[in-house]
Amino acid sequence: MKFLTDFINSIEKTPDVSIEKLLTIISYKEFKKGDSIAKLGEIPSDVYVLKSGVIRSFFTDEKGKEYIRNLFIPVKTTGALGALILNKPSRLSYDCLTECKVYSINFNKFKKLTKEDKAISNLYSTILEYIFLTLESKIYDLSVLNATERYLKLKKQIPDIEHLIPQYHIASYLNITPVQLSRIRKEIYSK
Amino acid sequence: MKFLTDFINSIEKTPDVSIEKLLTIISYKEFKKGDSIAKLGEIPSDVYVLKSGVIRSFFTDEKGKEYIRNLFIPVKTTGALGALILNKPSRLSYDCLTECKVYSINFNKFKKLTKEDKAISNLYSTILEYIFLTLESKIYDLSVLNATERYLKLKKQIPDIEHLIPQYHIASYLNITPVQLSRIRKEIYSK
DNA sequence: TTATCGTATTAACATATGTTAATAGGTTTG
DNA sequence: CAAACCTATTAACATATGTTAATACGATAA
Repeated sequence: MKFLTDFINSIEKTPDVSIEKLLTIISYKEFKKGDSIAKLGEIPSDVYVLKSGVIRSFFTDEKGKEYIRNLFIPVKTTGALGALILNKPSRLSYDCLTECKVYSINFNKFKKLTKEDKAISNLYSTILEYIFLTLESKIYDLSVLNATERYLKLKKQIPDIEHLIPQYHIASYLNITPVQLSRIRKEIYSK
Repeated sequence: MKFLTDFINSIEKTPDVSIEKLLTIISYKEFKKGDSIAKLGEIPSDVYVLKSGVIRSFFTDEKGKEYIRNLFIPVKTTGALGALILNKPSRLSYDCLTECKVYSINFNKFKKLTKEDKAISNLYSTILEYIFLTLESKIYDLSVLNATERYLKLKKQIPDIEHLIPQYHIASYLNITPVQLSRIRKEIYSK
């Protein structure tokens, strides 16, 4: 499993013996477009390493309106971490916007390994640090940037985003309506 | 140091021997209103446990406008964690809105302990998990709630917030102008 | 006490974005 | 091919919030 070993070591240099332990609880899976990897209201069991494809996470409000909170592209860890930590039903759904190839990890088994193995505990801390930095940046974007700036930033991060998913999903990720995204695109590309 | 021991154990039950190690790198400090515990553009060295007082973290944009990102009340960990993780100049400032009593922890020494001591590594993971949940909730608030709802939520979390800090700070935390907060308050309290 | 200063409110106007609905393209399906 | 469907665009209008400036209020200092 060179792919996984490399991914783990890119996060935090980890002894082979610890990686061996991790590999025993990791399995490969494929999902189709539209498949869900974690559902609203259900207690999730797994976290994932995304090898290929695009996954979105989203809230749903009382009216059924969806708010995409995050877009995941390879190589990233993904899954309903908040619900896994709390062992409660997830407030977010996660589903595949394209066909996805993932490695699936049982979170409880993983947490058990963190309690037993110092290197794995350190690995987990480092992953949480990365996630912290990502969320902090997301809060900055939502607080300080306007919708046009958020759109340009997304385009910079994922240049072919327009080909990967429909615009109404992009709009939701930017926390605006498709109508407003259309206006912004018109404004930008008319120049 | 019963206060600290209790605080640590409330996060994650930790062996006394590990707590002993932690206590060797922790020191008590007091700050005056307006003092800074981490400055924009400077590489920070410490994280803190807030024992009393109110601390705010904030961005500053090119025009010098401040965006309060978080308000910390006891008992919470605080400090420029993003900058500490990256060992880079902080994009956020942290300062005391009131007199503050804190415990100060050198982050590098703390990180060194996490590499050596499994229990401390687990403690760090658990702290990061809590922070993750807090930030995820903050993103939800910024995405899904309108300003009135964010205000009511803040009032619920910190009922005496109006007495602790001026309204223009509250407005900044809510990501609106003082003018808009005034409108919202008028609307709410006229009912 | 009066003057000063920081803060909050209010009004008037500007702007970004939301809502709804109509329309136009493109793709899929019968 | 035509029908049906999904998506994006556009227009018209509504709303939340920003900006600026004037005013009022409250605390502190002279």
